[in-house]
Formats: sequence, C-alpha cells, structure tokens
Amino acid sequence: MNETYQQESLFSAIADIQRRKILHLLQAGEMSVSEINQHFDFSGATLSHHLSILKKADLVRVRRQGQHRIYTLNMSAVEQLMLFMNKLFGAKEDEKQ
Amino acid sequence: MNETYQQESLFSAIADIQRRKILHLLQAGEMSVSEINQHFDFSGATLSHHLSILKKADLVRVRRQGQHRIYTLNMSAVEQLMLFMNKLFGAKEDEKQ
DNA sequence: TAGATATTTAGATGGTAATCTAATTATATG
DNA sequence: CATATAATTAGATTACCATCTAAATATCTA
Repeated sequence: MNETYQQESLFSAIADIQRRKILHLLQAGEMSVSEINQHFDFSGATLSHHLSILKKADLVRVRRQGQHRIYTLNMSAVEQLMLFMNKLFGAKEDEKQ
Repeated sequence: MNETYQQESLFSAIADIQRRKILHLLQAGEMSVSEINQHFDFSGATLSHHLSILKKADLVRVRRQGQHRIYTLNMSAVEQLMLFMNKLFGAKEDEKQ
C-alpha cells in the first residue's frame, strides 16, 4: 500500500476542520468565495489559502463568473478518497470489490 | 454538522502517513510494538508517540503480554469514521441511511 | 537480585501550517 | 476612465507537530 502524492494531499486537505466545514458547505451546492466566507470568522486571505489546498487535492473545482469564483465539490475525488480509506482499513466497502 | 472532539481526533490521527501505515499494518492482525517497529525507520520513542495519538483517537487498543504491548485495530472507531465521512460529503453510504 | 529487553515519558529542535495585514490582480460599472 | 468589489498573493508571525536522544518504568530471566 504505497500512497500516491494525490492521496497524501487528500488526507492533508481533510485534516483541517475549517476545510472540512468548507467541503460540507459545498455539499449543499456550489458557492462563491464571498458566500462561503459568510460562514467563517477568519480573513478572506485565509479562506483563499484553504481553498487553494482543497483545489490542489482536487476536492473542489472552480469556475469564473464575472468578479466571482464559483467553487463546487468534486465528488469523484471524494469517492477516490473513500475507496482508499476502505483499502487502508480493509473494510468491506459493500462488496463492490 | 458540529464535530465532536472525538471526530477531530480521528481526523488528526489519520492525517499522518506513518500513522496510516501503522493502521494498515494492524489491519492484517495484532502486533507488538517491536514488531510494528520493524516496518519503520524512526526511533521507538517516535513510534510510541504515534501509537499514543492513535490510542487517544481510540483507533487502536492495547493489552499487555509480559514485556510486550499488543496493539489491535479498533474497527468500531474505523466504522464511526467512515460514517462521519459519509455525512460530511453527503455520500450515499450504500443506502443504509 | 542484577542485568537484559520492551516500551513510554521528558525535554529539545527543526519544520510546517494556519492565520493576519497589506499589496496586487482582475472584473464590473457609473 | 476611475472607482468599487472580488479574490488571490506576499510576507510575517505564531503555534503546533514529527522526530530525536536520554532517562524512566516495567517485566523477564539467569
């Protein structure tokens, strides 16, 4: 079980509670940066930093819309993460493999 | 979705690649500290440190056997973690909920 | 009981990560 | 075009974390 860089970046990405909150927010639907920011106390720069880490892990995708950037949750990265977790722990993972 | 201290400690525990390797090793069966240590380069003190973090997260359990301490993977904590991940990402989690 | 082995604890160090303010880039609009 | 708004980037600071060596604790055995 050698981990790829991609897997490592996934685990680092979800290690922070603020980033997990961001991911959970996006689960309900896409959001602009300022909309996301309404749910947090920290500065916009800090949010930008967290978003860049989530982007690098490919957990979120961005598109531009005027002045705004719209972030969406990338479910295929989420699925990849869950698959890897199942392998890691040797879980059954509903008999699919 | 407010996280408990327990959940926070689970995510911190799996954030480190060495601890993920330990968990994966234990997935094959219980092991003493020195057996685990054969798979790593770092010092026994460092291993002990990692094991204590896994213990605090309740991902592993320990019992004494003479001079040895035998570590086992606690699958119910693993399951709890997977359930929480599913909630976090809004995944289907094989229709159980 | 003395010494060997197994493991943990204490304390120190270097590196990384989260956060901040200020500056920069990009876009929209009067 | 000038200014306002949205978001990122740069640079600094602080806190935390992985690791180390040395010391302590616990158990076994000669």
